[in-house]
Amino acid sequence: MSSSQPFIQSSPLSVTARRRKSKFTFKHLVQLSNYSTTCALRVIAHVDLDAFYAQCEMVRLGVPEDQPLAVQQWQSLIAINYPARKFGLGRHITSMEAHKLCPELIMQHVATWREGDEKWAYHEDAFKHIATHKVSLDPYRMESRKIIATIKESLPAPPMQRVEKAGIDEVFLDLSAQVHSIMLGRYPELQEPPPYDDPTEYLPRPLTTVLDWNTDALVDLDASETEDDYLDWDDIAISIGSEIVRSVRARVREKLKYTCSGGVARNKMLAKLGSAHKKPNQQTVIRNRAVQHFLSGFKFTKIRNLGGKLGDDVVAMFNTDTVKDLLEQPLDQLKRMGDDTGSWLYWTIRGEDDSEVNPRTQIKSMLSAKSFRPAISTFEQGVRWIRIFVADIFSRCVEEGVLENKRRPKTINLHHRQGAQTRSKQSPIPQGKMFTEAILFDLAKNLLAQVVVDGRAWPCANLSLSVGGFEDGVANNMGIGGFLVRGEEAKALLASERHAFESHVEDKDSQPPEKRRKFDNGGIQKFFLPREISQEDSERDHTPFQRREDSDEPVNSEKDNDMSESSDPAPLSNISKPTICSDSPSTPKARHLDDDDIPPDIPPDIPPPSAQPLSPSHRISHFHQQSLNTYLCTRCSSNLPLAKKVEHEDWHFAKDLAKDLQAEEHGQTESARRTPVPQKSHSRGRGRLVGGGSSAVKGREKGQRRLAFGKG
DNA sequence: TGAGATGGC
DNA sequence: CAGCCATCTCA
Repeated sequence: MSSSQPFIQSSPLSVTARRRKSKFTFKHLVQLSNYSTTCALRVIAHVDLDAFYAQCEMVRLGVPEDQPLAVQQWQSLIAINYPARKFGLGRHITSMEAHKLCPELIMQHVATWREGDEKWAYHEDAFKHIATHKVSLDPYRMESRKIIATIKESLPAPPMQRVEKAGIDEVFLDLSAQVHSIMLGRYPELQEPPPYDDPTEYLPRPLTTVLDWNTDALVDLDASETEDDYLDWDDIAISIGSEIVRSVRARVREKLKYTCSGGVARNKMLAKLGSAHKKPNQQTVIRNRAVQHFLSGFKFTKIRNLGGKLGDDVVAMFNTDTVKDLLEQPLDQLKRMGDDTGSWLYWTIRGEDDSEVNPRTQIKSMLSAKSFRPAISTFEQGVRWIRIFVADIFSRCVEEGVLENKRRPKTINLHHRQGAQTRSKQSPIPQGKMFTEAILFDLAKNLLAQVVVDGRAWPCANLSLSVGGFEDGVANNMGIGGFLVRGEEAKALLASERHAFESHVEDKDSQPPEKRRKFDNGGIQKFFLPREISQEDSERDHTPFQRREDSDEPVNSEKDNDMSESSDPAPLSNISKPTICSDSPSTPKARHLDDDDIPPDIPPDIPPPSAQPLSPSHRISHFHQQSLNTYLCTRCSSNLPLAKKVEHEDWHFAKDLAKDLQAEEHGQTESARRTPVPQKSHSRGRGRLVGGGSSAVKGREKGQRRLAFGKG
């Protein structure tokens, strides 16, 4: 791509030099190297893929770059590439309208899941199957993963690389440490110790009078600045940052054929505005001396966190939507929005944002959802969609490598919407058991039953299933305990491995490979990876899950083309409605589970290390017969006949009660032990947005936002 | 922890 | 829009 010609021309004889010293000190230089969020030399980049979904399809289909293309989801277009935008195609356009404006437009429908399939696929005329399919964004997630990997490859190893995945098609990069290192190489004078060893001493001025900004879109300077004003180290730093971003983008382009846009500035807010400023395939640099001019030309509703309700409230309060006008409001006026929000706003429109780049590229939760048109109206319909959600989520867990990583979700959550009413239920995922699709299904089905029980649930317009509580990296709160529940296994783990395990805080993929391989094959993995999804198996058979076997059932005998009007996957026979009340007389029992074999205090069903995997046929019957007719206790992980549910829960209740009474005798009730620690925000500097909930809005004045601040 | 909500893409 | 993902608050 772009030639890497030297972009800085040194001029040793800077005849125009006025100041002998830089504005910046040796301390700033140190801050630059350690990612201080308040560092005046900080360099942050935002990289944003151009019309991402559309590019994915262009790459996948191998269509020419100038071919207009849009990505279709049912009747609407969710991504439109730049060639197509020349025809006036914008957001909120239907496929019909688009075709009229641009007859040669390729409209590629997203991939979809169909019940019983072991994988999503690109189906012919998928838009006709809105009633029976659910969309899959997996192809885009996978491309996103490749792109992030490529970006990481083109940067130094961590910790000098800091990459935050901010969305499926965007990342933030904190380039500070890398820029620091490059600066010291190019300007050896910066390596000298400060005079008198005083870090507050000012740096020498750079002996550079011209920066070659290459093809970067430089935004105009503030009125108070002039083009021939002297360069300082912030200019140097940011131009090095720009050069890094250019090389990152070039690498993504060469290797994966994707174009993206970039923004380089002193913080995330500005970098993000920058990347959106000139698209596609360009990058924008906002020098510190250009910030005020750049920003005051914007509507503040374009600024991150001001695009929604908060922005609307500000507009309503101050009767303007421009940064320029809002700059005239003094701090105490802005504080009419709330103290914290006002301060945050005050500094934000002045270009200040000390939010950090969170070195995280792995997701913390995943969700599978579907809106029903028309609404669905029976429990059985709900269960069938849940089967699809579970298949989707489980396969994504595997694709993500969560099992290999020892990352597994802790909670499962089901959301339900009926008109304006939304309800949700969640429960923990038993950590003592293997993580299997069957367990997920059990839990999800139970959650749906709970939602149905309290409150009328039908007709239901939307269902979604999510799993969450994934920790970043292996250690964190999960540590060993999340997986090792018995002493034997804990001992089996070498001390050295345990150390690496626990100290592993960042992403798996940002770690040096040697450190990682230890977990990949050694230690605890073999005890907890179900045999059917171990690496050998997944190489041999790409669909080792119950899914395939499911479709042996009469369930899917009527395969395709269920074009019924209802939002319903293919009919599923043989499902007995699991009632949440165990006293239902119609509740069948699991065949090979004898009630008397299961005492109320059954221990968690943990496979011993040497346990042989169930035979495939055993697995099938296990899944099918237990899944609908049994109850999986989230307290003790035991799988019980549904008829035992109430009895079992009573037993837990009694046991808890006994424990509480015992504790009370020692002056320690459950509630007394809980010392309420006020959730202090750990923001520093001028503060950052930490809120998102609505309940707090009600608590305060309408429209206020929760912002947390350190010292002003 | 569970439930409800917001913001942003 | 629909289908995501992240984060926060309050009990």
